Amino acid sequence: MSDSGLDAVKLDGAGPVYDQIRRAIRDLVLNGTWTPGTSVPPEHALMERLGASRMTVHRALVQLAREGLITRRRRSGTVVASPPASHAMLDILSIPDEVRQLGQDYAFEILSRRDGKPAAEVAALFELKRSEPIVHLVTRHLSSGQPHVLEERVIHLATVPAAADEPFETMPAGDWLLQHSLWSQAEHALSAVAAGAREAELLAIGRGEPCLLVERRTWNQSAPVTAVRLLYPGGRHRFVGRFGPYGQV
Amino acid sequence: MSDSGLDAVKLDGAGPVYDQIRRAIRDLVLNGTWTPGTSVPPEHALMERLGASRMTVHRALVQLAREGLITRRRRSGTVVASPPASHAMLDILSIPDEVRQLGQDYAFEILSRRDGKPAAEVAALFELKRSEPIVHLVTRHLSSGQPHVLEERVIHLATVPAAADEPFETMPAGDWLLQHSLWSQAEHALSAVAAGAREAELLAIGRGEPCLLVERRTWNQSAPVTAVRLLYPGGRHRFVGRFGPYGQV
DNA sequence: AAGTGGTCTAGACCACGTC
DNA sequence: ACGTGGTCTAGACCACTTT
Repeated sequence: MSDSGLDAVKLDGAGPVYDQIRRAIRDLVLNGTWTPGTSVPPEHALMERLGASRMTVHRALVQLAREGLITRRRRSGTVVASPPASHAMLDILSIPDEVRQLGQDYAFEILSRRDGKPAAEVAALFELKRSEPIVHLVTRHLSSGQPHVLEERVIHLATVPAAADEPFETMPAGDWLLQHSLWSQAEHALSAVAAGAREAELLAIGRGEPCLLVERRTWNQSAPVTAVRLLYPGGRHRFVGRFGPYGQV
Repeated sequence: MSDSGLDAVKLDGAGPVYDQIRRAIRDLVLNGTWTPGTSVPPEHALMERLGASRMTVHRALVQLAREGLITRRRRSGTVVASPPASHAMLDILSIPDEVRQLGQDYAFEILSRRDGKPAAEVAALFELKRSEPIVHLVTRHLSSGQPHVLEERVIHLATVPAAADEPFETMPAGDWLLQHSLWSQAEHALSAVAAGAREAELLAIGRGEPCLLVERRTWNQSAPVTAVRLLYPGGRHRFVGRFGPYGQV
């Protein structure tokens, strides 16, 4: 390579040039070739390399910046952005951050961990194949010593092999995954459920009390990354989002 | 006026020209001057009228199209779009549509209606001023005869005066508002609550059973339009959304 | 001072859909 | 055929930030 990854940008000839450029760079970010903090070549370099005018290159970069994949500043240039720690609408939120934003102390404890092929009830709960190796974790998050949310999670080892060697002692699995894996798509479901006996005990609430159940599954380019069920005591938690009729505000 | 509303487009001199054009047209749509279906002048007309280059006008229109406020097609031109009937992430969804999508018959009944200044408990629940005239409605939505969701709503008469004369017999208030009012911003909150005695009876569930409470407040240009509390029996309802780390998919 | 992105122009050609 | 939007160019000047 002659320079900082310029050669990695390759167009596929399909569709408008600005969109080819956008997709080429987006793919370099999503497949991990350009990690967060990596400098993106300046417009004039891309322009020469790709034989496009500056406006066309600019258009691609502006769109990527709007999508949040890159950050642009005059003089200092364009860099690959860090994935957002929280999602404006509904979490993909770091639970430590969530607790600390409420002004409370954060702590967590891993209640159980099992690696390997999932037990039948875990496979059913998360719609897994029995043969698929995973890490299965149950974590309790604490807010100033009080139970905040109960987390049950599976991590797909085929997609995130490094999870097998990670003890998850310094940070909960969700935060570790934000730093050590990529995701391109997520699905959320929200529902209200009554706390079961064990859940009630772990959350220090009464059995049958309403809880908000957040289920999230995450993929990177169609490979499953993780799936998590978060059980919040209903009386104490609300999820708030703001947007306009045509999208987020 | 000499032509189809061209004269209504006025720039304010603040910031980039493309953004002035975007805001000028956006405001004409949001304040109802240009209603859905209205033709937006073609690029060359705006270009002459505003003394900007076609690229600059184009840039403003492309952004408005991306935001969903206008629809553009070659040859036939640009028209003001109809507001989306549902929001991809979390409702602003027509409840009749929601029920019918599940393959069920839809019906609704208005359990109570009161016009005028709010009672103390209503004002408290929706954070209203006691002096503000509203319509207060309690509606039960039915799915094939079974209770589907309980809705309690206030409509701000200062913003939507026509609501005073509307009996809401042919369609529920939410759908009527989608057709007869504009909104530019909404706030949602989700939580899990236990059904109270009266709520449980109206929803045909047990008292204390978990319910998903969706609270939504809607504004148009900072004027409050409506606020609604939707109580869904928890066991039967989930809200699902899909998106990527950088926005909706 | 210099390098980066932000905006804007005046033109060109093309693609598409309606007439 | 024609009018619309979609893309693209080659250049220009400006604004900001770091050196």
